[in-house]
Amino acid sequence: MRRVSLTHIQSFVAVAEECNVGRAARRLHLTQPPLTRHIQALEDELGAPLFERTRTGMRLLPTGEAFLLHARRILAEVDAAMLTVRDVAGTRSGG
Amino acid sequence: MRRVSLTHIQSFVAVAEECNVGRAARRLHLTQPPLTRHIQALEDELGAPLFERTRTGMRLLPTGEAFLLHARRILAEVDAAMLTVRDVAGTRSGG
DNA sequence: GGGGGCCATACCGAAACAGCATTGGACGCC
DNA sequence: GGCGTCCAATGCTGTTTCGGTATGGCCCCC
Repeated sequence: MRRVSLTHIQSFVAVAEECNVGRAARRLHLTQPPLTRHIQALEDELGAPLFERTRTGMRLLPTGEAFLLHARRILAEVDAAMLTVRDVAGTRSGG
Repeated sequence: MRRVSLTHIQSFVAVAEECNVGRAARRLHLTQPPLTRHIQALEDELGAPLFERTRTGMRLLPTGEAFLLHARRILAEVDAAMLTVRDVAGTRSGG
């Protein structure tokens, strides 16, 4: 079964954009440890590391760069799905 | 935060295709009650029902039809993301 | 009116999760 | 070379989430 979760993907995008787990955690209203574990779980599930751990934070590896493109599309598609449903529901119930 | 999960989406697609919670549950190697709750949670999160409950099972409402298109795309994108990462990782480590 | 199919609900034990506290590594400073 | 700092990683714990079992309500068929 699909063990990857949207939360993990969201966490990944935040870390990729911040290059720093702590900052990403604040952005997500989360603390650092669970966020570290999200990334670990994702890497574990994909069978490949996504980041290089540097002294100053996290840097995307080529695998991470590739995943980031898909990750953004997934999140965008989820948003679109929710908007579409609300739109259809509103159109029919609201007139 | 995003409360919709990939599990919910997967459950939705299965029920939509089977028009029957019990059969969808078997397909997902799950039992019927949690699957019923997945659908309920999804409908609750989206703020609109997705299925019409009939005597013989479940029938998609227009909202459900609209969501189904996005749902399939989301799952396909997740699959593509995993394949891409494995491909990039394999290319770099394997030669 | 007993039997079988359907989805929904109550309840419970197990697994997952977030947060706190702490560890461990790398660097800059004095 | 010891010390403070900044980072990610880990041990532990309380809580929440989640799936399974058992059951209920509804309708059709015989």
